[in-house]
Amino acid sequence: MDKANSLSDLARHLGLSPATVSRALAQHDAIALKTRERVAKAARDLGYVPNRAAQALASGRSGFAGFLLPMRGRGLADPFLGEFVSNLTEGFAAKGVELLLSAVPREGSELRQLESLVTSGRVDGIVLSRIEQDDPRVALLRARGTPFVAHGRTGPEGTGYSWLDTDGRVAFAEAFELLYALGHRRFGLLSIDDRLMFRILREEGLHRAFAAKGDPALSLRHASCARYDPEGRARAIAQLLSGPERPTAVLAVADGLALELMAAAQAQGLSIPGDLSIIGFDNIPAGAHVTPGLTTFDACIADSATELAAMLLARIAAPDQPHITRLLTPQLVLRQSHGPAPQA
Amino acid sequence: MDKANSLSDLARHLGLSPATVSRALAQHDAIALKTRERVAKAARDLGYVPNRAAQALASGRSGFAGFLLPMRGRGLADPFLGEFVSNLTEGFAAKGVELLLSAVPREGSELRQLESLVTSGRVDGIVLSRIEQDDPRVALLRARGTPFVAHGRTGPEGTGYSWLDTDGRVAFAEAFELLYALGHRRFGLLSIDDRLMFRILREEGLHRAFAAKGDPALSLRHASCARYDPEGRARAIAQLLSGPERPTAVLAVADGLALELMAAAQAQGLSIPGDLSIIGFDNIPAGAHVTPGLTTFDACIADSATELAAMLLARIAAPDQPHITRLLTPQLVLRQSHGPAPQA
DNA sequence: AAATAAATTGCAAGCGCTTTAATCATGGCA
DNA sequence: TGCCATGATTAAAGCGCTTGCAATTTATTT
Repeated sequence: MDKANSLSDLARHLGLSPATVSRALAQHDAIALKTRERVAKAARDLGYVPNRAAQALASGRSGFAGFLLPMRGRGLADPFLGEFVSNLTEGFAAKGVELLLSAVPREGSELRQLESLVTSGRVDGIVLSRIEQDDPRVALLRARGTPFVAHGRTGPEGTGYSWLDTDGRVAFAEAFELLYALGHRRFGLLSIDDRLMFRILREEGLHRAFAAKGDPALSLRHASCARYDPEGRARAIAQLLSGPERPTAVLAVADGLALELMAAAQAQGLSIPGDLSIIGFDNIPAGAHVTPGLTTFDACIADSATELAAMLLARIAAPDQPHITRLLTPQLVLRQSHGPAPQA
Repeated sequence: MDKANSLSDLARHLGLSPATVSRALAQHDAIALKTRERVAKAARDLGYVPNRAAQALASGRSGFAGFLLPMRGRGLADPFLGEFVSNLTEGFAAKGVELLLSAVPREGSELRQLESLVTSGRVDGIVLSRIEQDDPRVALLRARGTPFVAHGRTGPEGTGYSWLDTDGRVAFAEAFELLYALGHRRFGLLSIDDRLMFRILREEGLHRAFAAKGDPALSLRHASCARYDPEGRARAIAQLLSGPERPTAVLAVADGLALELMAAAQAQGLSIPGDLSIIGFDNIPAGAHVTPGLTTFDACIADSATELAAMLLARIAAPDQPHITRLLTPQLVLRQSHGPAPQA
């Protein structure tokens, strides 16, 4: 059994023209079904695998979707990223598109790397995550007309591009209402210190719900830290837990922060949820395995990734269609880290 | 300022031929230095970025090195993988080669995926990790003549391909000697249950050192589990810790196992290292943060990745050079999880 | 049966780059 | 001045595939 290394090898073997074979393999319906099957079988038998570079050059499509993989902080070890990337991959694979993970070593080079990725034709489209307020990456891709979808928004509105987000505002408002109903009046907010839009929206949700109560007994202590700074995080947590007037309920904008807070609180002898209620966001696996289980919101990472892949494929196929935006409502995952406010 | 979207645009702008411009950009020394500089400047000014598909098709080089990203188990969340991939990326980036991370959804499809990756020309070479005994991926790539390097060996010898490994045999022998000298006689081995070569070699190191003593007082309890099976792991650990004759010192073939063992032992009231000494392997970050700190071996993941990248680049550039093999000796990281054997 | 429409397949150009072999300048030397 | 070595540049042929359009075959209609 000889091998077919190129389309024309295969075409010669079949007594067809390369054009027909190319169309047959692409399931063009101008080609008779019988022919398509014949070609598919021959391709399999002769171990023919199309040359992707040639396909890309001829068609103008690379068959890759790009994702910038942040290497700072916990890098790939981020449980969020792992699940996200897995599901993106599967979402694309169904359509024969592969995910090109482009590792971003230092944060500074990200924009240039993104530009090179698209202008060099290595990818047909981009999935952006961890969107910041007025994210320059969004601006760049919009200006270039490159198909892309964003996991998150650059602002509360977010028009002019396709995005999918989980509604952190309603989630944090819901969390506040729950804790308020349980008698809590001294609230804490544990957050990060950058332009990430998700934390801005979550904070906003809390602030609005808080303000809407108009309850003079309410107080809010806000502590935040830089994204990749363990010491800053420890300081913020210490500040949150200090003094007799410390909060009885804390919302953390991410589960990672919530878990650290929980550990620190327990280390200084506080009982959870007896002395302190904690609610996080994301529903990372570790939150289910600590004691008490972390009450949090499920960010539907897997579904989001699947959906984003489909959205990007749609944009690549039809770039002129109107933009799609999807706002998912995160579900509260009730576990044991929250409870009634302690008696004064 | 107009933009140059293709080589010939750029060439026309410069009054040069495409051939010259191509060579100039590639720093061919047949091109006068002055011309090279002139071309580089024009390319920068006109925002020219070469089309990678065209380069790949013409040169037969994709500019990508491939790495199969296992999505099973902890997937990307594996701390080992994260560091490994980061350093691979950087190692390649210096030479203008990018790392193509090809996500492997289910384990069964890995071989086919690997074959498609190389025959489709998407990658110029492959980095293989988690090598198993008689690994079929190694066989496949050798048969195809594709440049690749392996992180690990298919057997103690490992000839016919380039590999880099850390010497688990000497490490585990060293760990045994250390614990023996501390008075331990009842040993335990916590391992996994598959064909991964590294665990086979580490076990072998222990077994040999153990046998070499010829000490009738010595005993060894071996417990193992499947790779991605939390319950099996729990069972293996329970078995290791059961009964009055349980080991006083356990070697775990990976830090992850060691940490779980430590947690389980502490949960059942054992003091570490008072009642039980534990030594792991890999030196993952978490091992430094538990109490007591985990004594382990440093697997030099970062250095290995950097070195492997260089090795692969060398193979791609000169496939006919003799194979390189490197055996690193892991350094013992002394922390607090080991100590003298408890008094009978 | 002829004419027309529909279903298939093939021709040929070209995607943007690299590379071999050839051409063109330039200066050194007799 | 003429010839050759050396250095610098270019012409042209692909790399393996896709795709617009033309050509061919087959089915349908009158």
